[in-house]
Amino acid sequence: MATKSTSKPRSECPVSVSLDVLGDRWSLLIIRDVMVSGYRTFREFQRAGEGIATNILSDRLHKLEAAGVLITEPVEGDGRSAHYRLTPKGIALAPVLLELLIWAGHHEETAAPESFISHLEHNRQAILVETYRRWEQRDPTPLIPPFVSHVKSPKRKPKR
Amino acid sequence: MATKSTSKPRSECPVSVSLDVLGDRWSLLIIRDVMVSGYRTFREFQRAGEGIATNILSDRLHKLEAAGVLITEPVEGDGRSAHYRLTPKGIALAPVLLELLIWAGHHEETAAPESFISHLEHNRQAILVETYRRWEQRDPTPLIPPFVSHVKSPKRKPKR
DNA sequence: ACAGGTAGCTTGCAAATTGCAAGTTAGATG
DNA sequence: CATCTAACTTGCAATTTGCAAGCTACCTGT
Repeated sequence: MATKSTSKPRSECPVSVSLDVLGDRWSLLIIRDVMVSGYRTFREFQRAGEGIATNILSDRLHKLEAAGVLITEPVEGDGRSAHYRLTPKGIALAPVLLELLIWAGHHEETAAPESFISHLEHNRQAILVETYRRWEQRDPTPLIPPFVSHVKSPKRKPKR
Repeated sequence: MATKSTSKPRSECPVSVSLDVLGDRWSLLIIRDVMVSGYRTFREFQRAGEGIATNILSDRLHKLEAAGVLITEPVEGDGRSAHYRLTPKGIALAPVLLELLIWAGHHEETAAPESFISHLEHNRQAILVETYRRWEQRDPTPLIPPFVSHVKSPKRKPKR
């Protein structure tokens, strides 16, 4: 069932290798959710994200786990659920995500106010340190307010 | 024919918006080629890359152009050819690419020697300044030796 | 000016991937 | 024990991809 990132790399260029793992529309969003928003469960990823289908979410979680970016930890007290957590390799993606955030903040129309982007830009190191601290201490407090003013609303069924 | 990045964004989160534009296996490789290796023409992207199909390359170039990351400039003296060049928005992706490079260099098996990755890591600012200078002055000298020890060899036909 | 070559695309089509809805399974909960 | 919930699978139609073949300007050599 695995498709991407399971097969051999296209080349050995670091950028290319990165994209073999992260080069799709969902993987980095999942990493953003777990890193920045403190999400840890399948449900949280599914609900609070941009509407990822469950099969794709399942597939990506497995691939990211296979890639060594995430690990699964059983939740004590509820055998159904599991918590996804970034590995050291995963948390090391923080600078990538931060630069992507800054780039889009400046060059695309987003929900992030310019002032906030500037703040990030001028405090890169502090933001990264705090991100790392939260990861280390398993502190799930959202680092950044979620900019999830969805364009495509969650489409909850009318409940009848 | 346009598919990705043409339609409306999934959400207004900056990361999500970035991925609407860059979230596939080819776009950032093209940007890497033009930014780091100094490639400018369709042929160069096609040959020196990881074996992108011409239809996909054509599609991505158009999309990146539509997204305001690249522009096309006619080549004087050869009406067939065109040069692709990064826009200011495009060159602003340099930090993202650099962080991706550093991440993969540390956490994935790549062709980049660890010593070189360390060098990049400790000289981020200088690298970015030089990248920007090359862009501004249209200096096509490769900034970084290409790590293109292809896994999948170029497959040139036997010429018969 | 005519016969190649070359750059940059399109087109056709099979194969892979995605998105959506509808299950399914193991473990809580009342 | 009936129901609920979390996390998946499965089926399937609709996209998207990869590959090989064109195709069309535009040079270039003679």
